[in-house]
Order: sequence, then structure tokens, then C-alpha cells
Amino acid sequence: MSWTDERVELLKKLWAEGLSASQIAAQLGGVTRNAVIGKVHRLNLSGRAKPASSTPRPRKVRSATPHRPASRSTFVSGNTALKVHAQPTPRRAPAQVPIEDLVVPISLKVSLLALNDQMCKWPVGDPGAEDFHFCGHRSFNSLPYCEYHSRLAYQPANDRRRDRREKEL
DNA sequence: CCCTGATTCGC
DNA sequence: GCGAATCAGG
Repeated sequence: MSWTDERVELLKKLWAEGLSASQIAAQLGGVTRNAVIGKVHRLNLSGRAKPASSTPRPRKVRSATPHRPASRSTFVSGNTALKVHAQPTPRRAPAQVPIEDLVVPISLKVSLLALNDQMCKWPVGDPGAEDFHFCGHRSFNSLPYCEYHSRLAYQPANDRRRDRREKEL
């Protein structure tokens, strides 16, 4: 590549804009930064208004998607085999009542066929066993479970953490 | 070690 | 005139 009028003009422009010699060389193509610097000096335009920045190093580009580890999925203790679809929306149980203050519901022993939309679908016992059934209490806040089992399903981490702390005391 | 511009000097 | 090699520096 030679210094055509066009390339010299581009060099002048980019140099005036404050680009570094290597950046200009990359834009022009076919020349090294040494070539650019040499040309700049021969053109007597070495002095520049602004160094643009003391060190405008481009450095490596950040990855477009930093890849965030997927949030922990809903945890369900106990029998998960027949857990009705995990609902991601309610991340925490709306009530802040400590779980130990909630009355553990006595299972109504609802069979699968008897379940309806407003009943807690928390499975009790081993599926396939004779006495396998569902909690059957009134579901809580449109969740598939009653208040107690909603806590078990959606806020197990906090409760378990607190349990551990209380055991240590 | 990354980068910057400056200078030298053989081609 | 050109630019690689080298230098001094941030």
C-alpha cells in the first residue's frame, strides 16, 4: 500500500481526531503504526491538540452476555413426583408469618380425582402407595397449595436457614 | 506486559 | 519517501 492522496487525507483527519497511530493504521489497512507515525512526522503534523486521553487503550471487549447463573429453581421438599407445575411467579410466600406459627394442616386425604382448582395439591405419602393422597386444604392466594405448603414450596431456604441458626443457639 | 509517540537509518 | 527497529515513557 502506498500513501495515495486519499489515504493521506484520511490519515490527517484521523490524526486530528486524536486517534492513535495504531488505530489509524488499523483503519487504513496495509500499514503498521510505525508507518503511520513516520508519515505523520514527514507531514509535520506531529503535535496534536488533545491526546484524546492519556491512555485510551481499547482493551478487550466485554462479553455481550455475561452469563448469569440461572436462579435457583423452586425447591420442593418431600414428594416431588406429582408436584403440580412449579410456578415461578411467586418467589416468596406473601405471608411473613413464621412457618412454625402456621397450623400444619391435617390432610383431608383427597384423592387425585377429587382434587379441584381451589385445593392444595401437596402430595402426601408415596405415590402408588395405598394411602397416597393430597393435602386438599383451601389453596392460598391462587397458588396450587395451601398457606402452609406454599411456604414449604416457595420459601424453604429462609426457613431452613433460620432453623439451623436456632439449633446452634 | 500492555500500550503510546519519537527517532534513527538502511533501503 | 518509506517504515522496521528501537527508544522512552504511561
